[in-house]
Amino acid sequence: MKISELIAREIISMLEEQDGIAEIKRNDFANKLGCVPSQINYVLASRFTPEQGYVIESRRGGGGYIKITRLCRDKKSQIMHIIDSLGDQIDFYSARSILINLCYQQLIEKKAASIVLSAVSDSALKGVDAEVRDKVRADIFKNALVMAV
Amino acid sequence: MKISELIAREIISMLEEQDGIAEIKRNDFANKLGCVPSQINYVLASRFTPEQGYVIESRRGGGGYIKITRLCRDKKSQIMHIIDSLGDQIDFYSARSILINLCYQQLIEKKAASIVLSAVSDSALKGVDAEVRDKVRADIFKNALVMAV
DNA sequence: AAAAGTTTGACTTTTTTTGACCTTGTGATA
DNA sequence: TATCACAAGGTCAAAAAAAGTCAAACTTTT
Repeated sequence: MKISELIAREIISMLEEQDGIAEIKRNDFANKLGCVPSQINYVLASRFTPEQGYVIESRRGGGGYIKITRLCRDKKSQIMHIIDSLGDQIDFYSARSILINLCYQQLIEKKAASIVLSAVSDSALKGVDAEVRDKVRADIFKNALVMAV
Repeated sequence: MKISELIAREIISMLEEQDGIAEIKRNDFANKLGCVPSQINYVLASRFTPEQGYVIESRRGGGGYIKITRLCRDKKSQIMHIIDSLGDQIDFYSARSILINLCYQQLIEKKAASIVLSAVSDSALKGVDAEVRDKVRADIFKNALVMAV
């Protein structure tokens, strides 16, 4: 098997294990897979491009790293899918965990998530009768989420 | 973990604990974190710059120190001022015009504004009794705005 | 055989770490 | 008061730690 193929597979399996984010130390990784470090760059440049749905970030120097992130395009439709799957009421903690997940999957930004979160917090909804609070929260949540993508 | 990263975190946690002011003795601090003293200067120079909103003061000699102060970002304080000036209820159109203004002054981003706007829209608040709707809207608005900076 | 894709390694650039030497306060002492 | 020692912190450049670039040499495909 081609070494470049092996590198690519290894990265992909890391991405799968870690929700679309893989971070490597170039030299160590090259060493582990038995290739020269620059080969990692070749593989990233040829198979992990933005067109193919990946983003690469890196830093040099002490403590340096290469981080590969897989983005799912069609974010909007994924969000819509989540919104559709929501019931007509939701409690704060569920809303929060959905947002955390969306951030983690990089479907929305942290800042957007925190705006939405604070909009559906109990302190924002303190004026709403307890019996309907989770219903109102669901409405706000869905409305805000659509804009948050 | 990189030692420089550790130093930065330690400083930040001190700032958090002490309302934006951290004072250290360079040698002791370096010693505690296991690095050479000049590394502290490196970290301060590279990550606690005035552009990032920090001020560094220091003195040499006996009883010397380094004091790191985080300036409160004026964006944040301007927004806080606006929030403070708000009453306990607000209608949709007033909220919208405030958001438009904030965008105009570049105090918040368009996207953040649109998330907040949709969270306080009538369609998000359709489940709230009409008599308290503007009150609830004000609560949500204030909460969300804080995060929108 | 030409074109396309891989592999390698020498050289570059960036970031962090370390250490030798410099400057400035403080306090004691002649 | 002038001076000296010591206690801090400051500076700067060299060394080290990573990652990036690029072109030459190979391999595979067409």
